[in-house]
Amino acid sequence: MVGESSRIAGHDGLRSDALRNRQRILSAARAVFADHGIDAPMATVARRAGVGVATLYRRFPTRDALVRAAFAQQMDACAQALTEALADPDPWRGFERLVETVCALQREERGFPAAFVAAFPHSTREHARARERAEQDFTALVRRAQAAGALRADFHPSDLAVALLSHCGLVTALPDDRAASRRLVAYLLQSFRAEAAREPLPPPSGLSLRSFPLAAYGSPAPRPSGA
Amino acid sequence: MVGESSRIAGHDGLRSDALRNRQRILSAARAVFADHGIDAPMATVARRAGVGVATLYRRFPTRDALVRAAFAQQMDACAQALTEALADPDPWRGFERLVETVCALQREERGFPAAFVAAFPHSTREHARARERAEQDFTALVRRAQAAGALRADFHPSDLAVALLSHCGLVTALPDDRAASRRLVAYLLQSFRAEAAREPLPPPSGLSLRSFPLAAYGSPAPRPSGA
DNA sequence: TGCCAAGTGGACGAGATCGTCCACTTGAGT
DNA sequence: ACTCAAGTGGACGATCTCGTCCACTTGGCA
Repeated sequence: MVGESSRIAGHDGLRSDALRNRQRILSAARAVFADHGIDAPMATVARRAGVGVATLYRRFPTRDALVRAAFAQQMDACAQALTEALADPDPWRGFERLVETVCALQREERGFPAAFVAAFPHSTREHARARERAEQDFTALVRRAQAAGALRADFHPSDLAVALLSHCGLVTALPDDRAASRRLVAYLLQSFRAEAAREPLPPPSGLSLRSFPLAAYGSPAPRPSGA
Repeated sequence: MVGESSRIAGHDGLRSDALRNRQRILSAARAVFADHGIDAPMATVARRAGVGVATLYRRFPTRDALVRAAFAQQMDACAQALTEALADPDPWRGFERLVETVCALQREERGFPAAFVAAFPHSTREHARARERAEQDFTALVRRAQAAGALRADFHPSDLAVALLSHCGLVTALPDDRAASRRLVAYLLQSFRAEAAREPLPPPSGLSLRSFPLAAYGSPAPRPSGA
């Protein structure tokens, strides 16, 4: 009852100065992760944010929590891209745009690819549900594009994971080479078209999209602690 | 004059017991790098090889030297694949086999992809020459396949780097998923075929193959120290 | 067999990173 | 203005990794 007013005002139950620090930390984390990789010392992030390490650890108890929060925006954008893809009246264009949008996100935010491939073992219950929904939606997108005769019939939903992970690897190895990234996306999309199916493919990967961070789909920004 | 006989017998000027240890270290390194990544502590490699750290450091003064030596076989196999590709009477089959062979190497030896993408800043003069030759040979392979009408005309030699790096990223993220790797290779190769060229591609990457570890091409196995 | 250069292993000091603890400061409600 | 729970910073001990040093062992030639 006491102090509830401030609780709903901010982002969480945080005091205004704490909330400000939280933002500075996230911004610093993105910068540091981009420059020195996702394994950069926590103290570096704290220094860059102009806060003490204690503040950093209080807000984000583990590195995973920090990484997740730092790139929550990008994750959400991926999720939104999927929604928009399904909404597109042209099945192929929807499919194509999904791949292009997610790859563009990976290409433009330097630290994001590492966060994208990182396995998040301690995912929330909400994340599990979100993943399932993402998987279903993507499968629907695939079926629709195949029914329209645009996407090759032997395309398997797990091929999305193959495409996104390989693209992730490319932009991780060459963070500055946008041309390479665009080139790969173009090759992959052309080979996904129905007309490109001249030869049979080897069997698809058993990889479930569920194990995938496309994940954050529709989920709220993760809580600072506990998550 | 003295002791020269033993010098030519072994691998380097090493005593027989030292040579044996060298092999055990390399074997241990491959195992450890496969299990714990290429950044695993040097002491772990030493323990697994059953030698002291001093022995490890004496033989391989830097981590780079160890990594390089541990995967020299794979590097050489890549180089040999290029030679064989050029020797193949069927230009397309030569091209296809090169990509498939290199990707298979990345897929089968778990630590190799990390070594493959790792930049080797202190490369030898021989390596520089070897790279140049690899670049020329590969360009020749591309031109030949294009002249035969099998490889699409807008394929750029740097696209090989794009393909290999993205595949590297995929197998790094999913070391156990051979199906995914094969699937990507199949998609890429199909999209490289001349018949797949229905839409123009974005401009190629400026990436030179020279900056690439395909590199080891024709070079002798790197010396334990000095290199 | 004896010699000794080559080889060996493990202890060790330096340096980095982690995550906690605690005395101090501050925002915001009254 | 006063109060105090919420928030803060940086010191600190624990842990890890690195690469060197040195006293001891051993392979191979004479």
